[in-house]
Amino acid sequence: MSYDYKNIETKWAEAWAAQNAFYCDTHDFSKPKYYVLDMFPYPSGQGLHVGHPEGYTASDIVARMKRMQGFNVLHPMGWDAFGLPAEQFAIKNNVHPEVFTRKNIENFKKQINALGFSYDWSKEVATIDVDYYKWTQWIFLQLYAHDLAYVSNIPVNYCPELGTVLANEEVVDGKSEVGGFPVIRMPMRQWVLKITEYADRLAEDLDELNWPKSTLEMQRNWIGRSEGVAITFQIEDHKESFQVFTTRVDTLFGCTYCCLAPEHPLVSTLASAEQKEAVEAYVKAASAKSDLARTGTEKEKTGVYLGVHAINPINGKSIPVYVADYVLGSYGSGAVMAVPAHDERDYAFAKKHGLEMIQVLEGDISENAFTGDAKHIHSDFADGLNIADAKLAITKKLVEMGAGDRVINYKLRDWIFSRQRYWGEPIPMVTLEDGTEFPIPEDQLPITLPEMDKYQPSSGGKPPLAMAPSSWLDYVTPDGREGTRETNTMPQWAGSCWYYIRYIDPHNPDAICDEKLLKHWLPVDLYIGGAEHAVLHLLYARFWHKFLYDIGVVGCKEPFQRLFHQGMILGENGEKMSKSRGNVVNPDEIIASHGADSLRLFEMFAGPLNEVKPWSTTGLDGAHRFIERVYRLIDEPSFASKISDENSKELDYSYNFLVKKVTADFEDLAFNTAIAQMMVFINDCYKAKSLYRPYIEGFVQMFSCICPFVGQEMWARLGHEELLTYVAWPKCDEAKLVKDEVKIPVSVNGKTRNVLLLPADSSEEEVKAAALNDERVKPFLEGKEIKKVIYVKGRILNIVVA
RNA sequence: GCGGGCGUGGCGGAAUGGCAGACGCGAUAGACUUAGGAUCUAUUGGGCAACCGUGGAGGUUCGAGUCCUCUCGCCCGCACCA
Repeated sequence: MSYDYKNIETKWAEAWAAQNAFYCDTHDFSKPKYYVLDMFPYPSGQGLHVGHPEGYTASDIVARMKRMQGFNVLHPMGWDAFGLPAEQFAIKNNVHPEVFTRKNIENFKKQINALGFSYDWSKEVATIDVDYYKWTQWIFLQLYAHDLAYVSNIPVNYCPELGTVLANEEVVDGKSEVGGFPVIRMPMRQWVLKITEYADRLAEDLDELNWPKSTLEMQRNWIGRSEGVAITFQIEDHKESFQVFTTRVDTLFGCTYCCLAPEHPLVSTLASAEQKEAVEAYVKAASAKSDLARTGTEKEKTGVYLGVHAINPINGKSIPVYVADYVLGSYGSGAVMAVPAHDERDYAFAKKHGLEMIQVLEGDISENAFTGDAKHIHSDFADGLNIADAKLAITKKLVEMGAGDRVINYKLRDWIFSRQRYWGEPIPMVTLEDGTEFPIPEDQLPITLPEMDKYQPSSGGKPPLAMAPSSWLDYVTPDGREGTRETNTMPQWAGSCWYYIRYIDPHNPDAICDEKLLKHWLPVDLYIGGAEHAVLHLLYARFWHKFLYDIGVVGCKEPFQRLFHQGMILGENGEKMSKSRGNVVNPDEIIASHGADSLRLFEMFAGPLNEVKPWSTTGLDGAHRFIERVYRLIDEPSFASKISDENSKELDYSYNFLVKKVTADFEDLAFNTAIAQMMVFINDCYKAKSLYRPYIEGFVQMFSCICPFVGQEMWARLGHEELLTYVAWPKCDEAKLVKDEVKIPVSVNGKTRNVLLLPADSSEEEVKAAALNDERVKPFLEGKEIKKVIYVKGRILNIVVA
């Protein structure tokens, strides 16, 4: 019998399902808990791609190890099931999006089970389940009750093609992240969540997390905390004043003009009679431009003089005020003080408009603005100071004068939370006849989606639900007031903001999760998923978690203690997998041709988990070969007969080193090196005269974390009836790692000349003597003066000669 | 431009400051075979050698792929955030 992966995989998949092998009793607190979570997938019509099993295999290996190590392991899977593709499919084919989505979920689940992941399916959740989104709506009501959800008529990113509004995070280069359609700015009525209220904590608490550095940085950049000074500029001969924000208050003496953003509320008020026409034309043109057309460092710096001057509070200098679209209305106060000598943008603008420049730091400004640190000049009391000291001095002065104060600004904007879509959670709000908002009482949740004939939004941004039957739209409050239900739905991010909470207690009808369970199981110990969620999902989820912490629902400040991103798997040609490139690998085909275990092994062995790595057909063959090589050890009589209960000395070191290495590497998610060591052990087994049964069993056990089907099969063939799930993890016998003899490389001036095999307990003197008398070392010492001998115990001996 | 990451054989990749290239892929030779795209054995960074080799140039150190400075190249984010 050779390695019959098809039968083996079918057999054990059935056995696991029949025995409910991976059930986690979350109420059992007798063992330490371990919560290992995958980012749940959007169940697309395409099914799994080879990228999915990469992260899932990694988390599965850890889950399997932790169970064997005596942890109560929660390892759930679910579905991020609201989403645009299902809605678009529904529009096209005129079927309910849920029908399409449920079918995809079924397919995904089948594929996932074929890969042997040890999920506890009793914890399965889908964001489209009524029992689930009831609680998504509940959280929204709590946010509303705590003044963190509000309606705004702000200009939003509207995508005509998709017929919906998008969050800033969903717009990339002026196009929709999904589909790549153009996005325009227009004011619309939207629900917005006050994520900015949490900006400081979202930034600060990043320090406590075991997350990839790059992701921490991306979140910090996105939040964009920046400390500076807000300064008030009085308009000359006018009652109005405006505020600017600067991080370079030290350059205030070099300010020669100010700029307001076109959106700034004072622009039309301040414009002089002569300039009014030109200013209004400019503002109109600017607002018609998309963000993409306006922003970009290389864009020409245009602007128009308002016809008024302002007073620089630090020196009383009269300076012109401009409107310019290089100033963003959405950041700071929408106005800046311009210091052309020391800011590149101001420099470009001043050159173009022939404006005055005052240099206030020593440096060359003949070609470009000088932005480095130097001594201040032309700055009165700040002369001679560097940037940091000048900032302190000038800020102090401004505060004394009442003309400025320290402030902290964030790039983070509030989260536009409504979508003009059908296939999302209805927002549990009502607009009463008098125009006021009315939150639907909790006991009336869930607000389910109505059945509809059509799912597309109407032109002009009216959501599909606006066309719902009046039986759905009309609402009467418990005290008899009439109103209309909110017809916007929530964005897809809503459901994924808290699914890790629901997994713990997924069928609880009374709360989002039992309180005691929540406190026990959170935070998630290990979270694995793609780096594409570094900002969006992970920031929103942290925001909701912090809110739930504030209202006493969860007991910890952060949801995901340790985060890891699996790297992308490229096509065999090193390019991103895509249909158009024709390099897409389908996991179903690999399972059919090589088996799920081979696919898992290959993906884990291909390289470090976090790196981008190309697919390799020969590498997959290699993985398959290794499994066969392992399998033969148990399956082929000539090898199997070598397995005995008598200790086989030959493998003592190899095995115990393996246990140590695999245990540590699995913990570090360094699966490629763990597998390399397994290969070394198997090579040693092939060389060994006899195989000590406990070593073979220990190996099979560790191997089964990576290749669970064939691992369990071998376990059974070794005479065990039980599943491997809770068999105690192998232990490393440190005593067996101590060698009688050690290899000591001897180098002369850093170049290795020989390697000596010496008793492990050799003293420094003995090692030195052996080295100095060594025939292969001697020639390099002849006629030279030995200046120094460095001995690092058990590692190396270096002789320094002149 | 700013931030983060990475440059090691023909390829994927190993190396707590201590024998660079573990392990695998590929390749070469041989064995067993009717056969071999199965399996096993051996070899496999370059060079005849001394030696030379971790993108390049310096530096620290007894000793550097690893630490420091500069530089080149690639990948990923952000990008007029004042």
